[in-house]
Amino acid sequence: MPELPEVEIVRQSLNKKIKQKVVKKVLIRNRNLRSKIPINFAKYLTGKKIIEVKRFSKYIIICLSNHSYCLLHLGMSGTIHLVDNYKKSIVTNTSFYNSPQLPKKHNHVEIFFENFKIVYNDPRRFGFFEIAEDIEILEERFSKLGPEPLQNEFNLNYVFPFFKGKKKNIKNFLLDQFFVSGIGNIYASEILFLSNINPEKKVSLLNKKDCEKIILNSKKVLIDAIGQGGSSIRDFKNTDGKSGSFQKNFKVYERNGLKCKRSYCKGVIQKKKISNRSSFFCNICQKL
DNA sequence: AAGAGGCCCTGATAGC
DNA sequence: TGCTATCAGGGCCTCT
Repeated sequence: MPELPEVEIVRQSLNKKIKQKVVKKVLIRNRNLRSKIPINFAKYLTGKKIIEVKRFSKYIIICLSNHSYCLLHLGMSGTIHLVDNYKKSIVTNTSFYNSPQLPKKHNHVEIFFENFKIVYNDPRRFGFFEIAEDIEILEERFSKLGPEPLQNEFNLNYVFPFFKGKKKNIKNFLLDQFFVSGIGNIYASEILFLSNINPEKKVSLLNKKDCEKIILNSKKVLIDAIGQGGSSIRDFKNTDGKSGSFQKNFKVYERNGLKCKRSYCKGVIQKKKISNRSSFFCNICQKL
């Protein structure tokens, strides 16, 4: 589900709604997410003010008033819903994500504020919450992850030497969060199409020009997607109940069997499993 | 020791 | 209607 752009849209929605608000109560209905929600989680959050909601890669970082942090990862199917006037049990149609109605099942965590609550829903339970008690612990948590594509550190001086002597293909590297963090399965295919590079190309065979294209297109695809409110596959909606629209710009994802979108290209989009994940590419302009 | 593969989980959809 | 198989936007662990 959510890659960096979708997580960023959720972050923006969340920040607008809970910044400077105080947590009144936390209700945990199911601790068994990808990692178990810590036993003191509810107690820890209660009474704290939300300073700001930040993001790194696909992680939402809720900054708390005592200089600690609550991390949230949405996994594959995590969504956040806003319920206004919870005392009257009115569900507004302003969900951060997914359907305008609060789902009936899998509402694992509820965080209550003065006049509303946010509800974390996650059918597959691949998402998780964590507490980082100070900035050092937070930085340590992210220290092994690569830079985001949008950061200046993601440049030719980083990428080109990184690939030297490596045997993996480029698609797998784009999904490898230790190399670059925030790109997922959809945008990886899109980035490689824009770069005219076959997903199975071994990175050691990429020249500087190829690397440059991958760097620039990574930034471009993510920025464009954020600008369009993310990609609304499976009913993604933002805080105003509006859908993102970047899926209309998909050049290859889920377009297998269709004609290549480059007007001069006679190619057909292929779908192929690479390391057990679907990859989409044009058989002509992304020839291996 | 880099890299491939399996696994965590539920739900939607396709095919019989 | 109901079974089974496959697939889904992620990340971590294990095995080689």
